[in-house]
Amino acid sequence: MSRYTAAEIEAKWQAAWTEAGLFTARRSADKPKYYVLEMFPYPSGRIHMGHVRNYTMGDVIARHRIATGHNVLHPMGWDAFGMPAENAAMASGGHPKEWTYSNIADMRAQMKPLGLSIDWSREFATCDPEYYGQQQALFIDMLDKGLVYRKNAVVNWDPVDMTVLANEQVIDGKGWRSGADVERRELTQWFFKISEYSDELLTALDGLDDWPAKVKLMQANWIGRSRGLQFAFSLTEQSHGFDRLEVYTTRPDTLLGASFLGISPDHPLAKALEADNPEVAAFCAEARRGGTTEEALETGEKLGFDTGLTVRHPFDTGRDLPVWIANFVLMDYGTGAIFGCPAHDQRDLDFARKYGLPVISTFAPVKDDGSPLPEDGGAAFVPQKTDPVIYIRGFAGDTEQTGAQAIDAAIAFCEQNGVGQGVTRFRLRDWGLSRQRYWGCPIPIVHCDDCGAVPERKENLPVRLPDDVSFDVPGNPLDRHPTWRDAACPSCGKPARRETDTMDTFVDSSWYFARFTSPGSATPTDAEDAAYWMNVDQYIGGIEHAILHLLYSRFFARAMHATGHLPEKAIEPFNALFTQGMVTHEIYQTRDANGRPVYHLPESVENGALKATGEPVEIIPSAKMSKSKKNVVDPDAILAQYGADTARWFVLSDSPPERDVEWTAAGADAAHKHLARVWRIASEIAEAEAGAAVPQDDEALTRALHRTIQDVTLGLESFGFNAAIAKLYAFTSVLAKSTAGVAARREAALVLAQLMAPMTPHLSEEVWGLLGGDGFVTAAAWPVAEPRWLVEDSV
RNA sequence: GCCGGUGUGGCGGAACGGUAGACGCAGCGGAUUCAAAAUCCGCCGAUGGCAACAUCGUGAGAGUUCGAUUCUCUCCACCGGCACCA
Repeated sequence: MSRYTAAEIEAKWQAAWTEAGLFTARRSADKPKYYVLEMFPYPSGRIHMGHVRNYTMGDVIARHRIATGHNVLHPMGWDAFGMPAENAAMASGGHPKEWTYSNIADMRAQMKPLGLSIDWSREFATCDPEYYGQQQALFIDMLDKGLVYRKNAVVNWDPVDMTVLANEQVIDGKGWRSGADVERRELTQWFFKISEYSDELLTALDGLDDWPAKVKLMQANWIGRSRGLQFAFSLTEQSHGFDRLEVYTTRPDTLLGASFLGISPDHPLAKALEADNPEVAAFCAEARRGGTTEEALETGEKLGFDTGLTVRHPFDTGRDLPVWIANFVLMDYGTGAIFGCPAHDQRDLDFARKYGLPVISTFAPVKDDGSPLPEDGGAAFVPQKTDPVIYIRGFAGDTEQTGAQAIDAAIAFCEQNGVGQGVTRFRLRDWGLSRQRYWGCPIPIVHCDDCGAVPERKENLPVRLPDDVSFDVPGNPLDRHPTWRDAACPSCGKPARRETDTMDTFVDSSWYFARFTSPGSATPTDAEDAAYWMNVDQYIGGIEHAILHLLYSRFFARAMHATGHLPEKAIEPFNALFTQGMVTHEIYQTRDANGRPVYHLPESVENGALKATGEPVEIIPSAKMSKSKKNVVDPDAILAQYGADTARWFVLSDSPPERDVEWTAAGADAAHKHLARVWRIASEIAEAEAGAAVPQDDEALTRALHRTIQDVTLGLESFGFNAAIAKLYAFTSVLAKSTAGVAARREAALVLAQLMAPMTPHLSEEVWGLLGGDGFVTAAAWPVAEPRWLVEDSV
């Protein structure tokens, strides 16, 4: 009896599958189609165990669907534009294109030995001109449909390097290279009008039955529909042509508690004041310091400047409210102006205390007859919309009502009295797609002095990136290129200038799933292919994409339908979504002479000490694998040591797929031992003499077998991979100990190979062949549990 | 700061309103072996007890329920996202 040698088996079966064309997807009327997609990787250069886990899960689904008679599409590509390629070029002088394509080649070579059921004939990278040219065509179609426009937006500006920084490049409010204080600066940028679909993107979440509830909730909160009151405060004295300030509030029930007005430093009135008042200008400059992230704005120190202007309260006519410029008021949301109600909003209360503004309560808690005013240093009283409260200063009498009722009453009262109107607003902002970088899809626009911003003619697409660029100075090389900007105006033919901004890489990943249905098509999609293959039946990826990538893709699917590139059924492109956890590993650390941590790779550590020197290491609990902490295992090394089946089996077996899994050498050893055991059991059965005179108990084995078919099938269909594998462990033990006849054990081992095949396809093919199974196990029909064997005969 | 999630033996986890700890790892004991590797069998939450068994036990605290790991609330810790990382 030979031993289980993964390396030989795996190479053999991978070649056999490829030769048989088992995974090449073609349209077919014979079988139901099934489209499985894992979020495509960024070509960083090496695959990591997280990729292995992600693609293994997709592969299990794909192979199970093949076995249940589906026509499966399971493609792979590369999300290939982005900053790391430019950073590499800056650091080591190469070219982003060469860096990227070389990484793709390396990663493809690492992925193929995993034995994934991928249709490699559909592979593409988003930096292929054939892909981004179609993306430019899509952009132009969306522009025609009014889904693209230009407006000003703020970016992180590094005043020393004179360049725009990504949020990632702003460390503690300073530029990552220059160390200079970052400023917020306005630029004219292109936007997708995703807000046009706010309501629909929100409402349609209800129909996504096979999406995780948490993802739908996060998206709903992100879109953030709110009902509120928009109205104007009149300025007591006109200033710079302003006689009123428009305000939006979601809590009009607290209007009688208003004690000040806050406007954004980017509000037109603030800008007008800034122009002729150096003090205001100094304040606004201070307020514009720091990065643009919501986190930086929310957690930064609240700063205010009293403009000296006042407004009249629309109802409480005895009071005028001061107008402050406040750095926490966002120009992007609402009207860029708010009224502050310190008694019932913590942020407003902090601000009021800092600047000595009045605190005016409008209601008291029902169950508390003490003072409704916050005590010195106490928190603001912020009732939930569902809490019953009594308003002592309200619009609907002083009876007990919930906040929600009071808000409705306040809007109605204000509308009746001609003060503003109830409006529905969304938190969702339009999607700014302009990036001042080289390694992205060029925005296909030409700027003409006479005609303005004109889209390039489609016959001139793709607008290709030039190869001759340098990265020796900060900023966008396209801006500095001697000739690339020169273009003829597509409208009037006069000399004009190309747009040098490129697209956000999120654009690239917002429609790749549609492109996979016809990757060679001369239009973004092919109507027949899109109609046949869409939607993605199962999408799998990290929870970190729960909001942006998935929301943008849902928007793009709608935009592609509006521009005739996708059928209506595809406006929700992902029927089912699964978000998987990370692969983690312990961190091994020693200290250098200065007490600074030094990290060590897992393979250099044995029994809690360095292999080389015997020095003991400090073990830090498991964390996401990262190169800087050196807590990484290289899939290449794992595959060389154990083979793909062991790696696949282990990443699925040890944790539920939605949770993090810790990679441990012991766990991988155990997985490998188990596969060797299955091999051994199958070999013994294959060599056993039929009809040997042993006591036979076929029924118990058959009963266990059908129970296992049932449990494993249900497990695979519900992402219960770890539980399904536990059942397979248990059944393997039953089979090993079984006293059933050879025929029954052979049958059971064949079915075991089938049940394991989605996880360990190579081993299963080998066992299948050994026991005389017909054809490929990969192509064999999935076993079905017979109900009569599932009935428990004892309780 | 805001939004979302997670927390069960020494470890990964199972059960998800009804015997907590399936399955795996580690550990312990045994078989096989000249010996070892490999393999096979058994034990394995804590405390007390020779044992039968008893008590406690699912991050902390409260609540709903005949019954809570599971549902609700508050808190703590950690993780993901916060619109230019991908």
